Amino acid sequence: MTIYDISKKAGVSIATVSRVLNGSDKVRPATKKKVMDIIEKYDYTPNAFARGMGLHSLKTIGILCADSSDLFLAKAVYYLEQELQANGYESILCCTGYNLDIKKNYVDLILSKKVDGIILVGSNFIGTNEDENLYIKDISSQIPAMLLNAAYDYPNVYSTLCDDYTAMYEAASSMLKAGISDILYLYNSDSYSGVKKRTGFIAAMKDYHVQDYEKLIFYYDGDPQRVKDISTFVDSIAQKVSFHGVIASDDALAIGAIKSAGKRGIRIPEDLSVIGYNNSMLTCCCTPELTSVDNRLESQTHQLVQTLLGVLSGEEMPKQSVFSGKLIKRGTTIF
Amino acid sequence: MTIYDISKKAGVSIATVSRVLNGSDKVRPATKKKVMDIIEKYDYTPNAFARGMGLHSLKTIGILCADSSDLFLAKAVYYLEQELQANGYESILCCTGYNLDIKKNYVDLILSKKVDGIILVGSNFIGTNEDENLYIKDISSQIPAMLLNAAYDYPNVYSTLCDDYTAMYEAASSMLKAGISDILYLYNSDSYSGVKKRTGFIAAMKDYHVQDYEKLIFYYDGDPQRVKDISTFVDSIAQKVSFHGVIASDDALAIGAIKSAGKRGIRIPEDLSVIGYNNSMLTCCCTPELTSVDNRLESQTHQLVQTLLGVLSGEEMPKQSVFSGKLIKRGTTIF
DNA sequence: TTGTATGCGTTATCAG
DNA sequence: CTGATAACGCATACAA
Repeated sequence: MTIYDISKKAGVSIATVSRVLNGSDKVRPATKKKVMDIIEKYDYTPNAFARGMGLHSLKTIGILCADSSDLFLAKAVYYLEQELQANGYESILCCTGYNLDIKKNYVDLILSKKVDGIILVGSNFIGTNEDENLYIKDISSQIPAMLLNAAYDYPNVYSTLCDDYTAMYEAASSMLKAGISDILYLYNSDSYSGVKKRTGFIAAMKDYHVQDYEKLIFYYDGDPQRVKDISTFVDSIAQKVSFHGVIASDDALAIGAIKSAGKRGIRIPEDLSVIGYNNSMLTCCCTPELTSVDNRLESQTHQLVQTLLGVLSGEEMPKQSVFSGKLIKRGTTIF
Repeated sequence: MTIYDISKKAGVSIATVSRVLNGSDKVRPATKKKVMDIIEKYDYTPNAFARGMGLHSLKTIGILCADSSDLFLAKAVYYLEQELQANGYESILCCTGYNLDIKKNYVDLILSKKVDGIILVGSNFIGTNEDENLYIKDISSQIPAMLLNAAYDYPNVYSTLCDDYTAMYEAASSMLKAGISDILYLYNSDSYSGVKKRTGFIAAMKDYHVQDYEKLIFYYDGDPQRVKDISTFVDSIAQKVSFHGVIASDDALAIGAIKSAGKRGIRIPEDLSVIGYNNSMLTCCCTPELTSVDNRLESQTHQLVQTLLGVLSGEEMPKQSVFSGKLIKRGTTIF
């Protein structure tokens, strides 16, 4: 079934069918109905390729993320897809892995699909040194590039993020105020937000004049989903240093610390306070339940899509939207 | 940059450029190099729409799932996307939600994008009564329909699944053999696999001549990710009936039961044994760690994609691939 | 091995 | 308001 078949059966020209299809108002109601009936009858849908060719767009957005099975990224992808869907856009998903070198290949690939915009989900798409981020310019020279949980200042690049620095500063402050200053800081990424979080933590430690806090900052290099490995990692740390608080850049890391403490007979929160990050469903799976920073993911994704839609329709939109994090207090903290 | 521009600059015809682009061997190496150089130089990529129009395909697969933020579905989507990517296919993701009525709309939408195949992720796409599944036939009349974790016998429909019936039968049997017969069965879906699991559980109860086992089968109607709500739900069950075992159709449900037991001062595994399903990362987040059935998701997704690729290249492929589940024993069981 | 000509199914620009 | 007709960019059968 093509537009020609429909036009023939309806006794009109293809131009008229096209107008009906695209909801043009310059078509007589009677003609419109006649065409619609035929379309319905034969269950006709326009060919997407041909349409894309004419319109230079197929209303699709490319979503890139490192690992769509990561709890945080999965939620982000879900929210984004839902909201795009609701606004008539399809989503092409592309999982790049954490290897940053090959990001560019994926970007080229997805650009060749003529998507209308690209969303980079997760701050690992923005590195600390500038030449890592050149590929962003490739994107933005063609279509809008949207960053979720990261920021990058460049034309046609829009950022939506949580103020991780302040959120982490406040998390650390609340622990320090409660009299805990030997705090183990666990992180697993030097991404944009990873750095912000760590910087926020360090700022608090400095402001409270904590000595030698650097010796309690540890980088976990393994699979972020393997709580068992994380727990073993914390075991080994605990053999070398002592601490009465744990702040982690991710809930899974925090839970690894909780598990480790459990093995070593350390009571939580009496002997050890723990704060995670992301406020994921994991926070309610452990015992006691995990205090965690909520980074307003749903608000972020909503804002991001609205900004993207605005940009695509030619409106002037904010280059950067920042949300505040919020510490959700649960059982792993006494304060 | 179009194929015309390239052909002009290379001093050949567009047909030759097209041949180089598509790796035809009927082109002289020298000519090929000449064209390639121009292509590289101008960073030319063929227009996806025009190409799709000629080929009637854009090497894209539609992935439909209820909720890509669900742990199980997220992992499935991730594995699928990775393997498709590795084989030169893009993935269009579409989250339908659990409302089955609107599935058809999503299917039509994704079909109109002229994908080469559709993967339905999760057994909730197959209902128990036949007329729920009619839309599958719409798909398979056009392109191959692949089911993950479900089965449906129809031409051009291929199923990959775990033998949930047997896996659940064996999980229940192992608990019964350990002398526990008052087993609470928690489930939250009447999907294809949901029914299989429950049937397997019931079969075991019958084989072991357990009385009144039906009174301990409970359906949880809430958000499957809200462990807190699940826990409250189990609290209310515990007020009405008593049980010394819990088997759940999903890890989150099992963890809700663990949390509930904790609140009520019940020791695990001494007073209560718990078995979950999916062997997700949640199993290592709770205390004690959760015994769970592994349904070989990675093997399933691999098999599914290989089958799909085979079908797309015209090979004869198995209509159904079944994997065995395996009980992974951890701290919530004594057997 | 290479080039020419045509088709693919739309959208959009003109006339009428 | 409606109808021809020209793009759109590529693949491919057919010729050379």
